Amino acid sequence: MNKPAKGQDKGDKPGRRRATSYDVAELAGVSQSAVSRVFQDGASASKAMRERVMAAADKLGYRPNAIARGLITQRSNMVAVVISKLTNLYYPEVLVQLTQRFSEHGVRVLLFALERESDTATVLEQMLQYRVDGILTAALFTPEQLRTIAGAHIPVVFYNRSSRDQLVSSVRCDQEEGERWLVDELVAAGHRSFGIVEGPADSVVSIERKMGALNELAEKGISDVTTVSGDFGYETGRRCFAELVERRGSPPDAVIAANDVMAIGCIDEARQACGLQVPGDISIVGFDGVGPARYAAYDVTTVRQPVQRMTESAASMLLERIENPELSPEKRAFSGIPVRGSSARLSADRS
Amino acid sequence: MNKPAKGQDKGDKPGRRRATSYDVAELAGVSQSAVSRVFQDGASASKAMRERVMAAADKLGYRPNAIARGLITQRSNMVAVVISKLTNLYYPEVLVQLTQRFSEHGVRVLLFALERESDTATVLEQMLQYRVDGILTAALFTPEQLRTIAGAHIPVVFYNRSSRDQLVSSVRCDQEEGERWLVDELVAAGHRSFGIVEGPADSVVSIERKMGALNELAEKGISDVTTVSGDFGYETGRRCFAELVERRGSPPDAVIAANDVMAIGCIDEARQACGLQVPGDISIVGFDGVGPARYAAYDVTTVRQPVQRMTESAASMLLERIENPELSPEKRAFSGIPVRGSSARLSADRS
DNA sequence: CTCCGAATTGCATTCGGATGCAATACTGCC
DNA sequence: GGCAGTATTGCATCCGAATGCAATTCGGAG
Repeated sequence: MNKPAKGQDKGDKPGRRRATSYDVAELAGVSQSAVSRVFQDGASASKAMRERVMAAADKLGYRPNAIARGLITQRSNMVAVVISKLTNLYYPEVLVQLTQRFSEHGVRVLLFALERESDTATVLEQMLQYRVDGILTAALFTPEQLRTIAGAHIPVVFYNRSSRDQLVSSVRCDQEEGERWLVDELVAAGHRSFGIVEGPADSVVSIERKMGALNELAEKGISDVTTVSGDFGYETGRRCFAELVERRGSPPDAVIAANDVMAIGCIDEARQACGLQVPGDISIVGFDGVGPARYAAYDVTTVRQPVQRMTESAASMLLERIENPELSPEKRAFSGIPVRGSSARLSADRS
Repeated sequence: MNKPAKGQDKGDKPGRRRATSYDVAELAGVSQSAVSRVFQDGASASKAMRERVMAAADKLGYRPNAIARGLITQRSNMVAVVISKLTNLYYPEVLVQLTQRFSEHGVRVLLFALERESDTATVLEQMLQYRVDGILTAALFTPEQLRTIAGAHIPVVFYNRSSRDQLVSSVRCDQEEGERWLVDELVAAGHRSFGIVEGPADSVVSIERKMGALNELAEKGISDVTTVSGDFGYETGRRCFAELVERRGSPPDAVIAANDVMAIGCIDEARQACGLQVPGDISIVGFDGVGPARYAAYDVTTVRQPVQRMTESAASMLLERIENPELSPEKRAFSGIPVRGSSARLSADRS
């Protein structure tokens, strides 16, 4: 027992099972309840008790079983975070930040990654089985699924997906507003013909961005607009630009891409295949403000999402609703941060 | 209590609690054991039984409680996935793929994101409390922590972190081999003076890459090598290149960066600040094979990690060890895939 | 030294599903 | 129709911690 055979049992009982609160109780000569109380926050326990129990506990390498605790307290202290395919370079950052926020509040993250944004059914089943305390999702659920979730009294917060019609909480970046800024700048710079490269058809974000741009263009009285659609990826961005040129016969004055990655694809295609100067011959703008958008070769003019504030907001909204289930749904929209890169010739100044 | 106030209970009992197997049993007029069996795979239950139970189950919206199940079966069906700060663009892909692999096998992912790679202590505590069935980590643990994990009989697989000395399983990309290829190509192309831009000092991957490059350079009899260190980020890449030039007085023939993102930083700095042609005046190579490395403006010569195969391998290694705890540790190293971009002038052909 | 209220501690029960064992219901076969 | 053999089903118990309630201890005041 105390002869280090291979050096890998320093404090562990040679026995199989992990130590339980009963084991600790026995060793410390107290009741199981006492052990349980020592490992809680607001529980009453004398200093002496605390010490005896702690001593026994770490002699046995005891750790409270979160599973058992979850069963009795009806709180798993886990939230589900749902992401769909991250073709969008921008999610990883979000994911890490969210995880850290939750972690700070003693909440664990159960991660679900969807192949397609429509694979929500099985994922929902899993979340429910694991009795997550809340759901933070970057994928949409059907109204029926939402009803199921509501029936289980699980708070949900949508991330950059607002079901306009549904009564749910959400945190999002105001896509329309951002697009309006982009359009205004481009128009002010004298551009009159536009190309719009939209993202995947099933992406709400993409649709919002497209509509935002189209509406603002219409408002500015600009009708020379060609739209092509892609999937948020680089290669597609290139193909979209080529298609744009082909369909129009010549490049437009400016291209508004659904995100930065596609904008970069457009820039490359414009330069390589069409021999255009960007900026100069054409202005190309994106959305998101991801890392590569800042690379010198592109320096994309874009609208950066305030990721930090958004994740903080999302996490706290969810946590609040876990604590207080009666809170009514709330939608928060954050303004994106305009980034004047060099991929577009913008008006000098007029914030 | 049973007058649908707002119309949001369509099949749900108006009561508070979620349905349990007892509720289902009662409604179906059978025993709780029967319900339990119907919801298992290899359990024996007659067709009639199955139907009655299922009918009752979905009338009540019953879902087995994974927490309770985990308590009795001693299997949480959750694995912990630990990632550290993802300044590396390459992780997100890994994360999603891993999650999907596990998901296919009915295993959930509990995500832990470290601020610094050294914050493993609290994270470890959490993992143990949640009784995860296995750990897949991209961060290192101390020998003592590993002993604790081993004591709890939890299998661990390291991802791109091999503790050479420790007896643990790991999946990695052979960094040295990749660097050797890069060096060979550069030398064959006639380059004789080198700059090495390494990553963060606490990154095993970075160290392996640097050593791989240095060893091969030494073997080739090349001694004109300057090393500067950064942190895997773009901005740092730029600063590193500047520092390199400053320290040497002039740019080297070639730069070997610790990863693609830094290589891109170097390329931008070389072009913008030094007015160099890349390739032409200087060759710059990276590692990883991330998306931006393929962007036309950079087209980085690099070694691509076979992410798909690596994640599959890692997931199955871990799952196997969960099923069969007696399996001995295993280290798998995958060869990277050489990618001849245009950021370096390489020899024509000699695979 | 005694008594009262507050703080500790222990007892017993609970959470929801899994499973060994015994009882019962079928199946096929002679 | 009867019987052995197998497939179903139910009973009782268990997993590990939390907690209401009662018993006990402790502290301080009079």
